[in-house]
Amino acid sequence: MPETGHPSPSYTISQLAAEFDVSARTIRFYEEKGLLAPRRTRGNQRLYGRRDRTRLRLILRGKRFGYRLEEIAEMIGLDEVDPDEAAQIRKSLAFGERKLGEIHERMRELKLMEEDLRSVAAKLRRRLAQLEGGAPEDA
Amino acid sequence: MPETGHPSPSYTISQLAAEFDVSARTIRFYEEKGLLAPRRTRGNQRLYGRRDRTRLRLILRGKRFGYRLEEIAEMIGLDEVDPDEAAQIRKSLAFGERKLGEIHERMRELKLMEEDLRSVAAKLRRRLAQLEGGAPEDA
DNA sequence: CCCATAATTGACGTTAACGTAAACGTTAAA
DNA sequence: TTTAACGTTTACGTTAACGTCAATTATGGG
Repeated sequence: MPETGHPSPSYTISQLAAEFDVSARTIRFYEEKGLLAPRRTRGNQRLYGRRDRTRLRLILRGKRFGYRLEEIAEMIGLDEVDPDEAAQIRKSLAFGERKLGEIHERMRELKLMEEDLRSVAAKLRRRLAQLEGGAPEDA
Repeated sequence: MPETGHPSPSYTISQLAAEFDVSARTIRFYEEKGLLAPRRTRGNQRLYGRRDRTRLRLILRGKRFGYRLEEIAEMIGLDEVDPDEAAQIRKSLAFGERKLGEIHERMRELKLMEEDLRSVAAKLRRRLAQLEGGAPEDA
């Protein structure tokens, strides 16, 4: 069995909290909801490894797209699946397909939002030019 | 003064609700929060026009990206701005720039999520092939 | 060993975004 | 004109996602 040589870095809760700019409470809350499962020190303090950190990143990323924690849990495959059950795997694959569809839809929508913002900005700039040109403040 | 010829279509609350698959309560709620301002019939019932409908679409789009209603209000420029105040317009423009930045960041993240989903799916498919090939059920 | 930080659990509080129910007015079709 | 379906306001309820104590324990440097 090959040794990796990398003992997997570990983080305290406040280190992770600082890195991702969330509160420690938030991170504990995600654990309550079954989204994280860090190891503990003998003193019972949470110890987060590389996987936990990655997972937290995914959670926060999902949140930024308006997914609820419950959905996020599904997306990272935490409902997991007796590995014996091929049917379950097929179900997960179907789920993934749907999510991919949603993602593409989101991409389209982002482009629309971008256009919207640009046109609003253009309108504002015209208004601004008008104000500055037409009525030059009191300079 | 030119007539458009298009009298602007109008919708009842339940028509909009059905079209966008939200409840009427939700639409009224958006109005409470100052995000919509439909006209009324003489009977005091809400009557939504083209603009209202567009705005609702924008609101729901924003929501799908995890923006709160308050932020959405800003984004569609509802904090508006004494049209006399060039400074306010500049502020709005700066706000728009930030939002555009966020949108680009979101696009990057969407691509990352897509990759994540694809790699999870690939893993599942390998597992599935293994299950089906290695232990062919009981067929 | 001591003390300042940092962490833990538990409990209750808060906020956004609606849901739900009641009591009543409006509309449109028969 | 009646009446079923639709809409209105008011008010209270609910849920997700944390915030905020408080009381207790762990950790690490001097």
